[in-house]
Amino acid sequence: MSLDTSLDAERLLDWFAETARDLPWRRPECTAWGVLVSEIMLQQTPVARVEPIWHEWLARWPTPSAMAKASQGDVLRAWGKLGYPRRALRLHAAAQAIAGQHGDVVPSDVDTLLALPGIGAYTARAVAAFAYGQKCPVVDTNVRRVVARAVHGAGDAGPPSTAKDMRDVEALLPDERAAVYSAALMELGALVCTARAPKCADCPVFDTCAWQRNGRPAYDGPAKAVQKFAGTDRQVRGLLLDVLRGTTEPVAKARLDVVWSDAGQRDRCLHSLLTDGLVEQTDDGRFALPGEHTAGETAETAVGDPGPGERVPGEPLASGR
DNA sequence: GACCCGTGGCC
DNA sequence: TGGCCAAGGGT
Repeated sequence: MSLDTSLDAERLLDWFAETARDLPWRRPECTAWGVLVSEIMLQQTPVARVEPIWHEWLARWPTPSAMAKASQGDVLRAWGKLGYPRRALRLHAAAQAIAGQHGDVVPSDVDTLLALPGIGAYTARAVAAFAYGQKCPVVDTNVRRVVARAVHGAGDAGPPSTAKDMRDVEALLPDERAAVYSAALMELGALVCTARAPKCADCPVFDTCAWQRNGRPAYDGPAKAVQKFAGTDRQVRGLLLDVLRGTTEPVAKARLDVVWSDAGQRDRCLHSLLTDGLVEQTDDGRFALPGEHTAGETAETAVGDPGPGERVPGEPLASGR
């Protein structure tokens, strides 16, 4: 039984049954691995961009052990432009851990999930709930906003506070069908109780919503920091990686130099990509996605100022692709 | 807790 | 046009 009737379980479950999107990772035949892949891809990335890639991934790598055998470069290429490619590397590492240490079965225990790379407080509980039907607080940005409004009567959620957010949601979870309720809470935030222009006329809990009762006050918390993108290292790293995604053969540094005019920033970004393991340098000084062209150890050699001694081969003759 | 990490679509 | 937003995680 939920203690707070502002998000009544019966209403929410009924609404969810009627209007929930038919997403592939919600289908009964979807494996726990499919759920895990979806949750990683959906981190900070909209459903519409994830769906086609998710289908490709599950067809190509239907189990953790299947993905574990793939190279990092293949995984990064398949990730495409979903963004935050470190997620792909961590998912690949998680697949190897699951294949090697968990009998190729995605763990169902929250603490075991938390120990895997790329799986944090949200994703661990999302997998436990959506793949294994467990009752545990699944708190994402949608849920935080729904609770802030419907329960606390605020215009929006304040800064995240994992412990408090989870306590809030824990108190709402019904004993029966808690996992479906968790999905419904997220769906409500995604489709109705949206950040901008919420569709309150379509809301199943409109008449018990504390925000309505409060006269729909505006958000009064601290301003949310909006990240810049244009001109940042994130943009430059993305441009560099995009070159390497488009080739199978390692590329000369000159091929990377053309994507950004500021040489200092360019080299800093290339170096950080090497440090992050998203790029590797071959023995002849060219650059490639990791795990495909490095027979020996990967030298994280200087990529800074083109000094006299640096090996910088000319443009590949066949700039195929 | 602050800051960093991609990418694209929408109003 | 550009700020804002999108199922976060790691350091």
